[in-house]
Amino acid sequence: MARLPAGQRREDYITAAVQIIAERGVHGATTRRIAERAQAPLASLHYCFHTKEELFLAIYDDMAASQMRDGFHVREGSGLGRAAAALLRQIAAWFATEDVYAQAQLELFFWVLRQDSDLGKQVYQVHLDRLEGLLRQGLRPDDDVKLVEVLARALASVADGLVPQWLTFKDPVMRDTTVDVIAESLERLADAHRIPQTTAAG
Amino acid sequence: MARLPAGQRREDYITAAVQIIAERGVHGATTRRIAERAQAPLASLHYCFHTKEELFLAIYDDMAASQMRDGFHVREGSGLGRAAAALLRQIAAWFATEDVYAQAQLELFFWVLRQDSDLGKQVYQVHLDRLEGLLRQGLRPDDDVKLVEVLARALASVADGLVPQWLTFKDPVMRDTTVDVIAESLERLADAHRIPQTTAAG
Amino acid sequence: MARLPAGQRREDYITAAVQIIAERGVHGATTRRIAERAQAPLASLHYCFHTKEELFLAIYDDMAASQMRDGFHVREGSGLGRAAAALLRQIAAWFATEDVYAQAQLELFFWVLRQDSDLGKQVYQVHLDRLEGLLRQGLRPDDDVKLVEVLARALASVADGLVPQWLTFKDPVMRDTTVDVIAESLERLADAHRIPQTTAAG
Amino acid sequence: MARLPAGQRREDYITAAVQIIAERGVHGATTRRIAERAQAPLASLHYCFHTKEELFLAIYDDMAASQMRDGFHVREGSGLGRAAAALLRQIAAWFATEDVYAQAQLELFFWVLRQDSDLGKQVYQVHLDRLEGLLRQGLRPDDDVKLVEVLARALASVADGLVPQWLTFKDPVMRDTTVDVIAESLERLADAHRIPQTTAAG
DNA sequence: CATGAATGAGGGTTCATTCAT
DNA sequence: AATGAATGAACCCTCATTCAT
Repeated sequence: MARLPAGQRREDYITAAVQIIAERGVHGATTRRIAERAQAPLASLHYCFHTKEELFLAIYDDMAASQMRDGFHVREGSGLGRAAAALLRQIAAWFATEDVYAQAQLELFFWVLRQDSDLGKQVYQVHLDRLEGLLRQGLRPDDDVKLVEVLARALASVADGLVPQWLTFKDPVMRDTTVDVIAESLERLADAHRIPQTTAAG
Repeated sequence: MARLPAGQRREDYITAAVQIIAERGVHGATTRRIAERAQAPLASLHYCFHTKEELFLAIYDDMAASQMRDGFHVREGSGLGRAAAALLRQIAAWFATEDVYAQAQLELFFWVLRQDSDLGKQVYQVHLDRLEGLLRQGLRPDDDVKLVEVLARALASVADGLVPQWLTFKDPVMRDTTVDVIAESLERLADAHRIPQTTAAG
Repeated sequence: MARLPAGQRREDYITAAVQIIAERGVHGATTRRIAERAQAPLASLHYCFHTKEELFLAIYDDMAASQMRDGFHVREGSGLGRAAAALLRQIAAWFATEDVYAQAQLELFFWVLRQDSDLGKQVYQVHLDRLEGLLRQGLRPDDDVKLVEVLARALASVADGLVPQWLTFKDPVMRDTTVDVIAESLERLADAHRIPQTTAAG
Repeated sequence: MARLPAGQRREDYITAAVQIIAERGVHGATTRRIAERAQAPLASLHYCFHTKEELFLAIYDDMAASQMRDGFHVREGSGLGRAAAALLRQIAAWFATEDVYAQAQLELFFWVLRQDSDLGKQVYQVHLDRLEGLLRQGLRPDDDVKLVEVLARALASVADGLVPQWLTFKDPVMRDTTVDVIAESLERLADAHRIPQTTAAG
């Protein structure tokens, strides 16, 4: 087995772990299977991560980085409602292509929550902050700023909830119609909460 | 340990299994721990269910029955939007009190999906049908019937997605505001899709 | 592999463990090797003893029982010195035939001492008490009773110290001469501490 | 980690190994722990000694040198019995201050014996020769020279046997009384074996 | 029928060692 | 020559399951 530097190996293990978790669940994600999938030695896994727990935790750092790359975006000043709707559609599209990843993420999150509930909070909060930031980019003057935080939470929830449904039916039409109805709902809500602007003219 | 007929034991094992899964995840739900929690012999577990897999699958039959009992309800003719909003609030309230159960359900669902994706579909569909039925009770003449199915799916998604958020922060205010914003969104959507009725008078 | 009751297995494991410890030291006494030597399943070892530590500790109970059987003895009223000398010779003879056992016992004792120093004290004290009891049987009226306890400790020390020497040279002459000189020494000491008895006659 | 020549490292590893063996037994003396204690690279350990076995064997060379330094001594012409008694007391005193070292030595000796029984003999014999030499210094004209060898063996045994007792109870009074009784015994023996000298006058 | 007792297979981890520089 | 990095083999233990009664 070729001797490879730990830096390179780390990513292989993480990728392999995500795959295995998606395929067989956290339960079925054994170190041996992960190593085998990564085509790397079992001992090196512990050299890179020391502990299986550490590997699983490391996946989150990787996810954070990769999500930055995935580049969800919001058009500046498109309006809060539109921004929320657009984001939801982007997230849903990402799920469709990376469903394996999405499932692993959700299962792992439950695992993290049980290992260290504080870390769970932290991880979730990072996610929320990111969504908030994106939503804020879409703000228009007459949008209700107080909605941003709640909408971020709503988006996070809705997104998580889409995962099981998509994984179950793998039906694009079903997914799109579900997403559309929620997207439209959020958009309408935001629009309804517009704050009437006093015009300069008298 | 009292010798009991297998029939009576089954429920004890199922109850114990749900508890253990909730506490320690599917990963930590070992037959030994389940048997211990059920205060029943380990061998009898295999006598009742033959396999651990079978036990886990059996939980779903039990859940179906118990959810019927949980009695979510919709006021007749309250309107589709109101019905959806009301249902979401009921589900969220149920989560708050039975969060352990809800987490177990979601984790187990991923497990089922991997064991037998067809069963996963079936289980999810039963869930959707139930939600549809409830929504239909709220229908008013001017509601758009075509919305019922999608709304059911939206509800199912949103509900699943609330579980991780609630389990993470266990913050009632956070939960309520998130729920409120989604509930209001769905209500607005349904209202917006009202079909203008031609009155009989002319 | 034939299914055998745990009771029988326990002794097999203990016997095997003692052999392996003697052959390869506490370090080399792995559960696999012990199970293999016992011609019994590895899992059953943990069924019988739960832990390797427990197995090692169990050896002491077995030793206590077997030493009772080995029946060191002291002739009543033979005199304290003679008793000590006789005991030392018996112990030395036992070492010669059961040297494997003796070495294992000593190595294990160091192990016990590190695991649980209180248990170490207890184990050693039991040993001392047994030697004291035997010495006391040999007491004659003019023996110094205060010597019994110290002599027991001296005997215990000397006996332990004979093990490495015997194991190293396995030379019966060497052993016997070493034993003789110590035996005679102790005998002389006890004799020298005789308490002059006042005779009835005047 | 500073790059040091192998020659200098050797002693650090040996010192560290002895410490670790004393603290955790031969079993717990892993190369990693030894290297860590020596504050030296793990790979260098194998560069210096090639094998863990070689390191352990090297300890004996070091011990031989260090024991010479410990400087047990016997007053010239003090008499064989006195010399034996004095030596025993010195050895016991050394144990008390260096008990950790003494335990390591004894455990390691068993280990050596298993690896290479011839080396074990050699090591023990060196020890005996040294004791003999010391005893011989105490000889008086009327001492029985034939006793020297056997007394050396008795001393070696007794000394080894004191180690477990001291480590178990760490009770100075206990140790001193045990030592005293043995010391006195040996002294009495030697005295009893004095050879009556024919005086020149007649 | 129901269960205490027993086990093959596999779990995560750590070991002494070797490679590559 | 000396060492950070990497690994095959083996560690102890627990798993779901089956046997024997």
